[in-house]
Order: sequence, then C-alpha cells, then structure tokens
Amino acid sequence: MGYLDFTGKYTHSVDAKNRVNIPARFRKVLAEAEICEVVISKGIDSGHIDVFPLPKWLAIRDKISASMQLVNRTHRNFLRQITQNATHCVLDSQGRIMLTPALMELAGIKKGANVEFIGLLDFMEIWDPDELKKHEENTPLTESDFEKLEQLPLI
Amino acid sequence: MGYLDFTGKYTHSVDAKNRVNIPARFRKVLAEAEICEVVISKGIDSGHIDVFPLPKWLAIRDKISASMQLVNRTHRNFLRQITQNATHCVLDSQGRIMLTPALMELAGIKKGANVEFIGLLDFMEIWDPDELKKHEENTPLTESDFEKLEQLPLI
DNA sequence: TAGATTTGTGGGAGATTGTGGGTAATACTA
DNA sequence: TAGTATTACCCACAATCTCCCACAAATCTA
Repeated sequence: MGYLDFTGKYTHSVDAKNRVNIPARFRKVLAEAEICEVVISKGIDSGHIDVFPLPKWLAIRDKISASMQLVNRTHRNFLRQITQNATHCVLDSQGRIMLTPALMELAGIKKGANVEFIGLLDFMEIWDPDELKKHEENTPLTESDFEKLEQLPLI
Repeated sequence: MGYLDFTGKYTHSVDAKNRVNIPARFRKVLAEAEICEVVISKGIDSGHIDVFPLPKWLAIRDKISASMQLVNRTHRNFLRQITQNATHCVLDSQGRIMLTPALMELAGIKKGANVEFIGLLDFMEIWDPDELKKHEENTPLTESDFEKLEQLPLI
C-alpha cells in the first residue's frame, strides 16, 4: 500500500442522488493498485469526509480493534464515533461513490453543490469549499506547531 | 473472523412480533462469512442490545471462562449480567431476528418503534434512538479522552 | 486544428429491501 | 387432555436503491 500517492486538489459536484465522481487522477492511482472499494468516514476535523482506500481502512481497523478494550467506556464511545459514520463504497461503473446523508450533514455538504477533493498521500478528503476555507483561515500552522513537528523525523 | 467489518448506522423498526430486520449491509457481511446465527445480549452501556455473530460470541465466551475467577464477586456479577439475557437467534428467511421482551425492556426498546443499528467492526449494537442520543450527549469524548487515545498506536 | 478519447453528469428500469400479515406447528397452562 | 398462547415459516408488495446506459464537455493526440 506504500505506493498509493494521492496529491492535488480537485473540484467536483455532488448530484441529486448524493453521488460524487472521484477525480480521474485519483481513480488512476486506485486502479493501478487494483482497488475498487473505499471506506468513507467522518473526518477528525469537522467539515469534511475522509476517503480511505480499502487496504488503508483495513489497516486502521486492525490497529483500532487490536488496542480497544470494550469494557472501557471511552474506548467504546470512540469506536462508535469512528464506525457509525464509516461506510464501504464500491466505485460504480463511472467511478463514482455515493455519500451518506449523515456524512453530508456532518461535513456541511449539500446535494448538488461543489466539493473539494484533497489528496493526502494514501487517502483523500472531501471538503465543503466554505468549510475548507474557514478551516484554513482559522487554523494556520504556527511557529510552535512547527517546533513540535520538528521532534518527528519528518522531512 | 478478522474479516467481519460492520460499519455505519441504520434505522429499522421492531414489528408487532418483536422482529427486527438486520440491515442489508450487515446481512451481506454475515453471509460472506457464512454466518446465520447471532447471540444478542445486554449491552454494557444501558439502552442498547449487543448483537454478536456466533464466532465472535464463542470467542468472548472462551475468553471469559478462561479468565473469570468465580471466587471474585465482581467477576460473578459480570458473568451473570452477560449470560442471563444472552439469547441465540437464527436469522429468518427475511434476515430478521426476534428480540426477547426482557432485552427490549432493559434497552428501552418498544414494540413497533424505531431502533438504530450501529456497526462496531466485528459486532453490532441495537439502540433505542432516544437512549442513543442521551448517551451521546451525556458522554461526549473530551480533550483528555483524546490525549489518552493518542497514547494508543491508533491511526 | 480536427478528430478521438476520456471525463463529468444525468436519468430510467429492474432488482433488492423493509415490513406486514396469515397459517401451521409447537409449547405452555390450567 | 383441551384450550390458549407463542413461535416458525411462508407469501406479498410498495418504496428504495443499484446498476446500466446515454450524452455533453473537456482533454488529449496526431
């Protein structure tokens, strides 16, 4: 799965049936990895939907279920929050996926409106354009953020 | 059993005979794993019923009986809570299961009313909608919860 | 620049799903 | 044992969803 490489930002529209076309560039990446199924779920930041290629989702799922203890209430609540909005989607013959009303509501995405696809290397995000702008304005990376990031072996 | 992957939230109704349809998505997951029997039992949080696919239930049962110490009163109480309301259910030809009056009473689920199915990876929960809302409002994930979760190797 | 191919979007028909109810078999009760 | 209640197993049907086809706009290629 290390070869997935989603990059860039693309504008698409959600149709009357809650379908969105995955950008062709991203579809090619999926096709090369022979992936035709993704899992969409609530993004951690509000205002967007995460789109995980199936192998990435399975990796996340395995990590979660390995470390969850279901007698722990916090764990249970966390698990519910992750899973209840997660949905498996198989790309249709046009390369589209169907969003759920619940996720659209959570992300502020409206039927017939535009959305922004962002590639994040091995997964994607779908944003409502206004929410994305707002998010970028409200949470710029500060100097101290960079100092914290410096502690990770990043670039 | 690692391949079970119940995700999403679906609204269904309990009919006059205490039957609920298992959401089609979940039925497909069960069918692919060739499972047609589940065990329903009292959920740990109040207001819901747990639905374990048979293999998951057997795994839970084995874990419990291996580690329970019956001289320990907490263990005995926990065991009783799990077992006394646990019921084996075989899906009918429409993919429905029948809830027991006792479990419905415990979960606040009423005949003819709606329920919410939540997928939690390898099992499901059935909630009374009001109880679920109440639970979510009363026990939101806090910043300190996330800090604790951050220490787990999750995502 | 012109043709060919790919891409984005829309809509319609058939299959699936959720739900209700009826009947026969079984279990329970007095 | 007879009557009653409960359960299991069908069938039915409307609403919904999924899949497939179609076409226009955009992009690529020669």
